[in-house]
Amino acid sequence: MTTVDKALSLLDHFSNEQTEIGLSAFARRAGYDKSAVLRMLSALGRAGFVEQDPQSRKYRLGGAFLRFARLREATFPLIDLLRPFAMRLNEATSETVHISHFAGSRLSTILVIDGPRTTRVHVNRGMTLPLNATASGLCWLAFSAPDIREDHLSATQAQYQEGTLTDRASIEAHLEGFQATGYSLAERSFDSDVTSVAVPIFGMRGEVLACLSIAAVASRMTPEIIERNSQLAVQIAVEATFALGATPPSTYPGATLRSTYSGATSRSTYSGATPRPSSPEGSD
Amino acid sequence: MTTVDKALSLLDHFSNEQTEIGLSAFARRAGYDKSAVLRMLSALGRAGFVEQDPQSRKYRLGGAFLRFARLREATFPLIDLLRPFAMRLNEATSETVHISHFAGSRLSTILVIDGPRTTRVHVNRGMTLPLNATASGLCWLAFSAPDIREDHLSATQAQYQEGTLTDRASIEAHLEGFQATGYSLAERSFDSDVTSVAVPIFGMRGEVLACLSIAAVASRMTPEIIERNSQLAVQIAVEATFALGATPPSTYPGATLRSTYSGATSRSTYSGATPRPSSPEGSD
DNA sequence: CAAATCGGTTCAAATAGTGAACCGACGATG
DNA sequence: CATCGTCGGTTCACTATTTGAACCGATTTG
Repeated sequence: MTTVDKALSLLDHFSNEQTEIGLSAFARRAGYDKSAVLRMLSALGRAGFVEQDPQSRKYRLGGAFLRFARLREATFPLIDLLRPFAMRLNEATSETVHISHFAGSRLSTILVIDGPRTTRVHVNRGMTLPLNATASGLCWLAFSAPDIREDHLSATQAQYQEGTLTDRASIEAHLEGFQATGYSLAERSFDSDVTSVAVPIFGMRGEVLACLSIAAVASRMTPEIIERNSQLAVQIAVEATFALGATPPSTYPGATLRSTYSGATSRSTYSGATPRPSSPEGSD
Repeated sequence: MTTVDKALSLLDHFSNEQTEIGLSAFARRAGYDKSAVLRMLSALGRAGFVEQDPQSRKYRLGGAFLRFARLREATFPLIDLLRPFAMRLNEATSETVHISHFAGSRLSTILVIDGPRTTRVHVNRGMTLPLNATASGLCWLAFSAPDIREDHLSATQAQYQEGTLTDRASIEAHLEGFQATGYSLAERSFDSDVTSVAVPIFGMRGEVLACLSIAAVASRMTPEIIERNSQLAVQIAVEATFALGATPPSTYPGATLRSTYSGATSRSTYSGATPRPSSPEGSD
């Protein structure tokens, strides 16, 4: 593990619950020496990745992320590309739909489209999702490569509700079922009133780029509606995968849905696909 | 300069024009050894800050920024807080208004509100602004602490238009004028058809947190209109500074405008002041 | 098909990171 | 009001990590 790894791992200690952390607390939580943490935080601060509250001297995430996030979306407009698909699923199901994305060893929600109904599930954008307790997390596990899945299955799993899957054996059993049907299901396992379904959107390497999920009030999700909604979701996710220039793995149950698709040749790279018109930038 | 500094500085080589960079090109541009760059990029990749195009093997910004940017806005909702002020200025002037923010040694646009007129200036969100050629950049220089200003004045300044300020002496002369009036002015200095005015929004340390700027078609900006618009901008920027729980430095010309303000005691920290439940900004 | 360039690897030498001890400041607690 | 614990931050001998020239096989170029 390089020093850079350690420095960047510090950022993972920030969350919606822990938005500010002091030096000593950081050193304790991360398990590094205080002086080392200070040096790394200073470096992160110089780059704008953290900043200090002038009063409390605690550290928080810095403003540089605003710039880089925008640059990232300009480079690879994942949210923009996927939004119309999420909207279609939202309209077809009348339920809250969200898309989550795995990066930096966290699965987090990047787009939420609320349902039109008076009772609807509220999903926080930016929230980190537990892999074992949400449909999105289980979807990501089910359709990721075995070695990646292994890394995350070996970690301990938190229990949120009675029905939350926590032991490895039963998680794996469910994952196999999801692989067979093409979608994952989490009934009252993270929130006691919510039942979710999630489907994978694949990237060009065959990896799960994002998960498209329906989060519904549990009482509405009868087996028939779950079946109908998940079929819609699979269909839309496959189209989204193609829209990204990728193809679902042949093992994916929905893979045949649009195997006749002939657009977007495999040669097109991301960069070639969307070179922005430009505007003079002070680049070095 | 620590290894972490070097690793993070690699990210600065990405821009709207350079969205993907190969290993060797990186090493050349950054001036580090190839093996060192590879190790640093690998670490950045592990954290999700860069990723590789599977075909070309080139590197681009990673998906982790989506998560962190959202967390940052949840921690410190700068954009959400400043948006209403930008909108007021937009309505009062009928011109394109934008807000820029300095982080990680770049000034970049974080919010744009287009004017209602048929001819209006288009500002790219996320764009990095040259300090010497834009009203925002000059505003930031003028109202930042002398040592910070010094760091950026000593760098070479690019010329964009005939009237762009490039030599240090004339930049400093203009800055003094801006300090006296409370706003900066850039007439046809970055774009030949654009005249901009910018005012500083201060943070709790007295630093320039953001610049509020009006970008107008140059031919519309008569001296009278410039004067009127900049007074509006100063007024609104001072209110925004107070809204952030800060006070403008006593040296700032607009500082007296709301010195009677009695809300938001100086003890309130950012975190305590506005824990938003709401939706920060992604990429709309 | 030779020359150049690409991404990536290796390993001895050099440099940068580490962490125990320490500092002054602050806030509780007796 | 003295004591204790903790805070953010500094120091420096020790040591582990980073460095970079040389090298590799695979592509690309002339």
